[in-house]
Amino acid sequence: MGNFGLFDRPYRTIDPSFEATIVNALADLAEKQQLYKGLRSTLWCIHDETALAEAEIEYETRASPSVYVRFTANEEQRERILEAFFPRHPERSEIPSRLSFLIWTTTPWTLPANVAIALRPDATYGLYRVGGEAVIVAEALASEALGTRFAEAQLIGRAAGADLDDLAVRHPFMDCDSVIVLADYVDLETGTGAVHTAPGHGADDFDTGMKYGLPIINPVDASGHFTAEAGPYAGLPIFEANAKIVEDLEKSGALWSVDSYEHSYPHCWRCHNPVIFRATSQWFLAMDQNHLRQRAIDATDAVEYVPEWGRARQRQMIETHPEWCLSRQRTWGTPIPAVVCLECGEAVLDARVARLAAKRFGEAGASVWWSDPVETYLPQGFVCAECGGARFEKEKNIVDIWFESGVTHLAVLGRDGMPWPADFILEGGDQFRGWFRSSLITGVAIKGRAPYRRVMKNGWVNDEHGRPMSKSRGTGIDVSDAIGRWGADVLRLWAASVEPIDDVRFGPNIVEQVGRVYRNLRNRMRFMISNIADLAPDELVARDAMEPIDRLACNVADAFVADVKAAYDRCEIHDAYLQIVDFESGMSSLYFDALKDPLYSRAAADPRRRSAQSALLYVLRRFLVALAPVLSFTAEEAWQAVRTELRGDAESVFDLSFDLGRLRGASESELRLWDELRRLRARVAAVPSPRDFEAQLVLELTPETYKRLHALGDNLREALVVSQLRLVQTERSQSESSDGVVEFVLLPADGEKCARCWKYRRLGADPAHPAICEDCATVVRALAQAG
RNA sequence: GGGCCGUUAGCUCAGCUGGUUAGAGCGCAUGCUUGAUAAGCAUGAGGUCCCUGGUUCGAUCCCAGGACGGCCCA
Repeated sequence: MGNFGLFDRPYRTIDPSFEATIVNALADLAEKQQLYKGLRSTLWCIHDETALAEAEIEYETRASPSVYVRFTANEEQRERILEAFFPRHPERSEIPSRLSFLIWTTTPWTLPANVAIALRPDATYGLYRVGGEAVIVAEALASEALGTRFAEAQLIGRAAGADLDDLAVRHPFMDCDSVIVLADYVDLETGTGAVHTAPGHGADDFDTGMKYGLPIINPVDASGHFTAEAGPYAGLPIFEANAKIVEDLEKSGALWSVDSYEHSYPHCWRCHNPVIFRATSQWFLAMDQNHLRQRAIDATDAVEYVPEWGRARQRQMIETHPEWCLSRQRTWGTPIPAVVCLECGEAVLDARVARLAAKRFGEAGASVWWSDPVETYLPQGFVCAECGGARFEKEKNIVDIWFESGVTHLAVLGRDGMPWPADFILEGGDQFRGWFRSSLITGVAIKGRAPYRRVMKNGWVNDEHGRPMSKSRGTGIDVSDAIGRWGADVLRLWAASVEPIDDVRFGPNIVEQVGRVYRNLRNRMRFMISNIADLAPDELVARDAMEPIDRLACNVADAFVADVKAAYDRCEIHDAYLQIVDFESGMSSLYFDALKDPLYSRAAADPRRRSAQSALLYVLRRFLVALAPVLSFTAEEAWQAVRTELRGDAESVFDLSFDLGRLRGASESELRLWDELRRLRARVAAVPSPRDFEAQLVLELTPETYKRLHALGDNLREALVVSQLRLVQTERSQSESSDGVVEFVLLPADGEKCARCWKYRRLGADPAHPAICEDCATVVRALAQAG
């Protein structure tokens, strides 16, 4: 594709030096008290006895029991509930004494871990009398939840979920209360609107548990058996316990109804067994310790975002970043060098231990962690801070891969002549949550600032219809195939021709369209290169000595390069592309056309011709400099086609600099003049007859315009491609939008068509050459003499 | 369902703080050129500026709602 890079020195997270960096970063964080061990809800496969990542889950249809269960209030709880429902009517004697919240679950085995019931704050809950008891469910779900008994149910009270916060009922079989809490995620699609909440067994439940400070009960071991904490069910495999629990609920009268339910349920992608949520002990990066979160948000101020709204997006991603769980239960990865005290069971992630590990990993690779004795990593006299114990075992966790990639800046920058922070980071928009974020957090936590100065987000490449590329639809195109088919530079040009910040479309028709633009650009380069083929360095005309239009072209090229450079600096590649296309079409239709006559008909060494050639060389250099970042191969090929003596020190096109300091640039009035000439040229060329050299042109101009155009001398006639040009000054006022041209007349040219230069002139001044004009005769005579 | 982004000629895209006959390149049609020639020059046809309301003397541009598409979440 034509990228510069240290391709023989890639960085890899499995290199020992990189592994050492990862572990050293952990040591840095440990020193800053930024790490702690805590509980977290993880997806767990009880068959493989391992935690799973979100990506390792496959959803399959599974039949589960669907049970509605009463959570009944005791006397005191009942009073408080009734107060909430009937704050102004203390008369409650008619309300049945048995009062329950009804919950729905498809995982009865999680009931031993229940500690709460979550309600939706903005939902309305109804208190129903059903037979001799009272039950509470969301009004919107009453029909579904009460089932066959809905017909006999009588609504006797209403309350908003928000008003029921902080109440409690009794657990149906464990000796504890289940408290009423509020959660926005409670939906009114299924169930009862009163959600059984077991923080040890669900992600939402866990978050609610953390929010309300609920106990996180996890009575299930790694192999899916209940622990002693589950009371009567201790030792039972959880899925087998479902039936027993339902049976017991029935016996105790807590069961409202039971059914079977088919639903999509997460399964382990490897063994295809159903997975569970299980609260496990993990290492965390504390997001608010040392105000890390706020410091990371503030650190975005020092970063430039392309597009600018990326900043807000990034800040939002930090604001909503949960505590960062750094540990994973795998063996393939970089170990977290934590040890566990054999006396008190305390897990310790100590910076001194981590430093020893980093040193060892850097020498021997991180896999030695699994085989080395624990003593290898214990500093002299290391004891447990909790109990003073001196015997330890290694923990067997690895570090989250997002942490590994998130410390890449520490592993590859700030060494070997590479700067830290990076100038630039470019990724797809999904990385605001990924690499942009992980790098920012580690950068701020460890080095106090963002590890990059500028972030650019690019869009996705879709097919020609704007849909994601898909193998099954056959719309996927492999990059290397595309390069083989259209060429790397056409692809590079395509990338500039679209707005790469947004999602873009890609396909044969679009690429071939760009291919035509590519050929245009290539032809223009070829024109310039071929027309300076006979130019020698000692014949170069200095800028100030050039003819007016040549000087003007150079200045316009300067302005062009400055604009393109500015666009590149802003990372606006597409803007650069637009300027390139505009510049080349202007150069071609105005300037190149104008130069044909002097280039082709003048004597080789004629000053007019050498001036034009010198300007062409200058414009070419400017053009190639601007083009090289996009059309890298073609620009280099073009530069190599320029004769060596003219290339000077710049062996490669990439040796040419933008050289902004030495640009002379064009003034506003010069740029206006250039545009004025383009428009005038188009007007003249649009007249069907007489046209080009068949014509002589009379321009009646306002004094200001006359002054401006007259200064161009014969260059103006060249630019308008006529045989004769007469400028007339007039005091008459001009009509609207005519650029100071009051009268515009094309007449048949004087004289006859010169066979050599095609201009209409007086012919035959030299009797030896009757068909050509005097200027041409002079050239021909000189050639004859030389020949 | 939430957050963010996008929707302007057949295609790829410009349109600065609201007032332009809404532009360019490519494609298409037509004319010219034949000394950039599988090239060059010129002209022309193509647009309900996603939809609906609102603010305004006036909206592609501002506001609200909606449709469609995308990313990240739930």
